[in-house]
Amino acid sequence: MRYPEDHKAETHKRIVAEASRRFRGEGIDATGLQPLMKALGLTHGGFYAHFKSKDALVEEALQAAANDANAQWVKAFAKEQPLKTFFERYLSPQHRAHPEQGCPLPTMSAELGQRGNASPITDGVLTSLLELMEKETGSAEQSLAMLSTLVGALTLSRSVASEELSDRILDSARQTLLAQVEAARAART
Amino acid sequence: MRYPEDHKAETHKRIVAEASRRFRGEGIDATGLQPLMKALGLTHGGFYAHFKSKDALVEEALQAAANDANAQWVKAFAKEQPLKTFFERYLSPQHRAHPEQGCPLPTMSAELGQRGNASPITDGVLTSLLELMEKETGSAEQSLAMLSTLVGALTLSRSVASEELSDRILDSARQTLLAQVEAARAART
DNA sequence: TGTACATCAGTGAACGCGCGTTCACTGATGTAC
DNA sequence: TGTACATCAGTGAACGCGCGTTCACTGATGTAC
Repeated sequence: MRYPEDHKAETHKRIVAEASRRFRGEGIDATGLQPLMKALGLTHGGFYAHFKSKDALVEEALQAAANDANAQWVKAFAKEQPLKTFFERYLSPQHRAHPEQGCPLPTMSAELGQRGNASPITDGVLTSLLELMEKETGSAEQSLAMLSTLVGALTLSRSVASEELSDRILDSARQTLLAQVEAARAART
Repeated sequence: MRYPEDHKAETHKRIVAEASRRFRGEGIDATGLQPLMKALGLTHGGFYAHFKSKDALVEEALQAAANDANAQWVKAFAKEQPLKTFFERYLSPQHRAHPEQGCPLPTMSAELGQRGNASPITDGVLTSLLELMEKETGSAEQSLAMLSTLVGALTLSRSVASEELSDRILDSARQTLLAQVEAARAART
């Protein structure tokens, strides 16, 4: 069965996209290659024609997840109040409810750190987010701390059982971040 | 082989303690019961005389980890500048290097959230930390945002490959948190 | 124009492995008579 | 005091299962003659 010229590249992309979703939604370890391939209408044997190993897929999927998520943030930064819009989207109930479509840092970074394969890709994901923020805050260090708050808040909001507490986590982070931006702006003038 | 009266309770505690360390260090899914029991000089068959299931152990181990870690923070809060001491310990390279002895939130909460068994215990762990901080900051909402920053910063610092970036994450979080405390104190007077 | 062959994305059975869990058993000690 | 029995924490083989990975194969198409 011959396929169109870009068929294999297309399949490759489909695998990466699906993996990127599943890794974020269920976790890396919890995502099996067999179910993943089956969900795409493929058999698991073909996987190794596309990737050297599961770890290789993890790298590609993490990168894809970052690109995916960052496209959303870039849109947020195109608005009138970029930081406010960004914080609101990042800390929204929608983002909380759909880890599989969101930022890979809250979902994948802990597991990547524990696996021992802390790849430079995580650094890249973090740095690209940082650069977006730095343009607005003017401070790399402040942006870095803000990113910690964003990631921590989203992670915690997803792990508590009480919805009320979960909402409070998101709200308090948003308020504190906005106050920080405001304070920095006031200090500058 | 009869054992001293409290022998079984002792073994139970030893299993919980070891699990609490491993879950934090390697992750819940990545921790096998067989290796765990073997490390304690026991056979895996005996496990079910102590726990209904691995999930039951997870609950007990999470609670134990929280008690364990909180004891450290209470000591930090006994100092002259409680919040400063707390932030410094939480964001220290030592804490970063030893997840298995540290706060369970950065290591376990993401996985617990993904597993779908977001137990109320996470809420308890978070709340007890919150109460410690609230006494000093006077604001539950500010404390909650600070906790997000702490958890996010530690998680990210453990997942990046560059040590320099990792240090910057911890430093920026510490500085920002201290500045927040200072600003709140200034506003109050 | 028709036939033989090469290509190669995808197939699906099989590999060894470690997982969580079950269960019939062991054997040292305490108790009963 | 001595013997038979009950207790019960821990043993270790076995269960089915899904994992990541390997590999001989398929079969539709393009190319060569």
